[in-house]
Amino acid sequence: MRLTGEQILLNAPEDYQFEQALVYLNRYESECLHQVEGRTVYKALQIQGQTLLLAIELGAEIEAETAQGAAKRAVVLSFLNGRPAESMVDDAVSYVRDWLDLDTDLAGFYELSSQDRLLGPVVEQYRGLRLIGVPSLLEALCWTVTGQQINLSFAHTLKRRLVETFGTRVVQGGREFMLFPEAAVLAEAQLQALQALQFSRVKAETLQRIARLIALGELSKEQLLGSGDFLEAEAHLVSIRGIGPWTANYVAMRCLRNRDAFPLSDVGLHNAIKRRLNLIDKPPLAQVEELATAWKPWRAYATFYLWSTLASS
DNA sequence: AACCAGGAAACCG
DNA sequence: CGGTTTCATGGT
Repeated sequence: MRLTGEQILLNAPEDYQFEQALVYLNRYESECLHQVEGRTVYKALQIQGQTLLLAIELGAEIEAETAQGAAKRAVVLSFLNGRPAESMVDDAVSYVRDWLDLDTDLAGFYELSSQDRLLGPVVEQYRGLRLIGVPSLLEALCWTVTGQQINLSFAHTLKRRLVETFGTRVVQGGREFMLFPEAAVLAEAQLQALQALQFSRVKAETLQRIARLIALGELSKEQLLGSGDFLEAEAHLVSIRGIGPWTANYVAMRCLRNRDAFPLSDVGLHNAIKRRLNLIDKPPLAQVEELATAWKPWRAYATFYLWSTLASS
């Protein structure tokens, strides 16, 4: 981490392809929690009660500060509304590193995929892509519940309505930033208000339930990660009404950072497999499970890469 | 108009 | 316990 004025350089892994992240982040027009313009990602973060407006882009290759002198990639993080206090800078850096997954060594995944007939060509094509996370547990759970059994463009529409209704909007330099709602705000939201946004009754209830648990401190990322046992965390999530195995694994994948989480029933995954294998119908669950055994302990990454193949339909 | 969508719960033998 | 049906709501 190096400082230059209001910018910070984040070391990125050698294989990192920021372009791949841009493609993923820019897939949906109605996405509201970040914005891609050219080769820059804009995002607002709420850190220690303050709103930080960030611009993230790929930096020129820099000489490593170590004696090796090898060129290294860096991601440049800019603070658009003034440089915050040091502890906030640290939190922002941690957030971005987690969000973009800059600290995972993918050697094992690359090795495994090169031996896999289905995954091999996919990883070759998208190599350098990292699993974009959703660091906030509330946001991850709400997004995942929203996306249950509906098409993704509608899911994004619903998310936007949720954020516009209960979240916060910040404008800076003619650019609009949106912050996901606080748990306490969603916890107080009326079911009718959520249903008016076109959430189904059950989903409205689930969102409210999740927000209340988090607002009360009865559910947290720290708690889920605390035991160090992902199975335990998933079991806890599934015990919450409205959260099933797919949602628990999706959240484990994108928020808890379990590299082996696996949303077995995921329709997108099924379609990606179908297309890659030229199947007539979607593969039966047993076949999906069988294929995925070869992807352990990287099933989350395998799934994410397969999702990427769906973008160009 | 029918079928689908990055599911979950209730139900049933 | 494993398969089946219902629920819910917009997109294509």
